Amino acid sequence: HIVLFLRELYSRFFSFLSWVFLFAVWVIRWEEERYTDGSKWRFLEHKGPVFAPPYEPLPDNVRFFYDGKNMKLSAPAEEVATFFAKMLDHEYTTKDIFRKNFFKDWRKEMTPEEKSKLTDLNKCNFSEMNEYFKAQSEAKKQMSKEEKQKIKEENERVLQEYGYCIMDNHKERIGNFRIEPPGLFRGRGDHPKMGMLKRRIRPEDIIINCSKDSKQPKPPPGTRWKEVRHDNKVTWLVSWTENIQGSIKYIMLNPSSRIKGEKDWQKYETARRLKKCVDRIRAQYRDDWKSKEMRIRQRAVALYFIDKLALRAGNEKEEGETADTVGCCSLRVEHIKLYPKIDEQEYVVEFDFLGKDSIRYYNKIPVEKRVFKNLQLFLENKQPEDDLFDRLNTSILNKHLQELMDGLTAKVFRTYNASITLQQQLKELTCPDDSIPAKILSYNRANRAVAILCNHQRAPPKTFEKSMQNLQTKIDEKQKQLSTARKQLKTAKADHKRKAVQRIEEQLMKLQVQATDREENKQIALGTSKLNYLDPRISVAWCKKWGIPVEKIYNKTQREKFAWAIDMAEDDYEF
DNA sequence: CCTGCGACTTGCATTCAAAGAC
DNA sequence: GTCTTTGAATGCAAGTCGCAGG
Repeated sequence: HIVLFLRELYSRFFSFLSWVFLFAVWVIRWEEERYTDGSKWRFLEHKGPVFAPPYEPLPDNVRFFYDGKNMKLSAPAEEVATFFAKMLDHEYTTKDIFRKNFFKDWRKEMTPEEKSKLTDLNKCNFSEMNEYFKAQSEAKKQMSKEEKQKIKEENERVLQEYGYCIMDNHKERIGNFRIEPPGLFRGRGDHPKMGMLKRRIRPEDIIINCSKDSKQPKPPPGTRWKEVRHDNKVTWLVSWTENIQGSIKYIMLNPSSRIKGEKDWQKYETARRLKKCVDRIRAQYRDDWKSKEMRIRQRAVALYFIDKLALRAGNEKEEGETADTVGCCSLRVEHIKLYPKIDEQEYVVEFDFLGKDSIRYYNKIPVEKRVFKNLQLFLENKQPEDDLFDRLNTSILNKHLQELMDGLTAKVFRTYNASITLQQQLKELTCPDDSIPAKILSYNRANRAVAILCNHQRAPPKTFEKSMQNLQTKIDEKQKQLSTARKQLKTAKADHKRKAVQRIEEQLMKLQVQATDREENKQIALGTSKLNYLDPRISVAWCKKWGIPVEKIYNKTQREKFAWAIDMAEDDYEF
């Protein structure tokens, strides 16, 4: 007995120790390691990027025709031609700007002879190339299991070698360790640069960032890096300058990494601080609607929109460099319409503009009389293309916000309003007696409310109608099944019959819930809000409170990204 | 102030792979 | 097993915001 007792004591002691240890690890991982000098790490080691595979010239039997005549292209010209040929089925290639930009850049890659011969894109026939690539992708699909397995293994090997780095004491997953391959730029919306050639990135374009005491990544044989630097004030491992906009691209860590997780946590903590003082800020901007200064009134009305409608800040953009899209501060007169009275409502503002990614924002909302009067004032003597808020920009607004609360910027309102909406909707929609699938439907509905607030849209999936139909047939079948099962139960009141009925009822309910969920989600994208705006601790707490496994709302990747929240949040967490 | 740049987050679409239907 | 469908992973464009330098 004594031996058993000691054993028990030992095991308790060790389980206690391991608990202490785990807790310490948790604290170290999420609480410690705030460098006070702005540095992001002390040690960083990685293998550098993976480059795009080199161009493989087309076989001779794949021909290109100009003006009906077969023509063998030089390798550089041929490569660019294949980019276009691959996109032939896409609507892009019919657009004037796309064709014009492509042709201009293509000609730069041609030999002098090619340049003098190929003067009209309309006379170019890429169809054999196009068919060749279609056949190739078809062949890829038809590959044997073994061949597919081999490719998979090779990918896994590359991932193991290049996909991880050491940052401080952790091995971390890298987000995007492959360099973007060359191709034709496809902007979103009406982009003036669509069709331009995105050039191939070489080692000589690459800046490596790592710590001095690390093993430096080696450039491919016979090449060298543009630069190797040791800047621990930034988080990126690799950077290069892209040729379309001249902007810098980075290789950074995966969202599951310490450095991203901490930043994410910080973001939600800032939003929670806003929660504490949002009433004061709202009172202030309402007061500012009456200011004698125009710039203050504009600032106050803009902030009201950002708060109420979750609009983005709206930085100025260089004209002609990008698609014409706007956010709050860059709204123009042409983007709003004022209705003193419409459909029984007073002081209605109609918004209609293209926002980020050229997604349309359309909304008609009644506003306070004072806001309405201010808007009328802002519109006076202006042309449609003039700025609505001519005395305001994001930098002015953010400076003001900074004075109202440390760390406050326009986007914090989006985070705050998204998260608080989720929390409040979950409270409102979750019925304690509901089954798990019904509760998850409620969760999705709460998530959907946020997505609608943030205007997160998607193109309805091409197969949407069909997949809805399929689901409906399943439901019909299940209903038939249920009625037969019920009949059988009536004739023979056996226990297993009763159970069968119950089981089928459950299945039917599950299907119906699924159908509702899918229908409501037709044009709404939940992913962005889930990943970027909703404090994951709200969701984790909700799961704990109602006994819902976290896996039901977060998949593996999401659980990795939100590991910090899954660790932290208890069932009583309040945003 | 204004402008441009740099770093980092956000966002939709496409591609890929696993699950489910046949 | 094979074909379809679906959800996850990836891709990369497009925002936000702070800061340096004139």
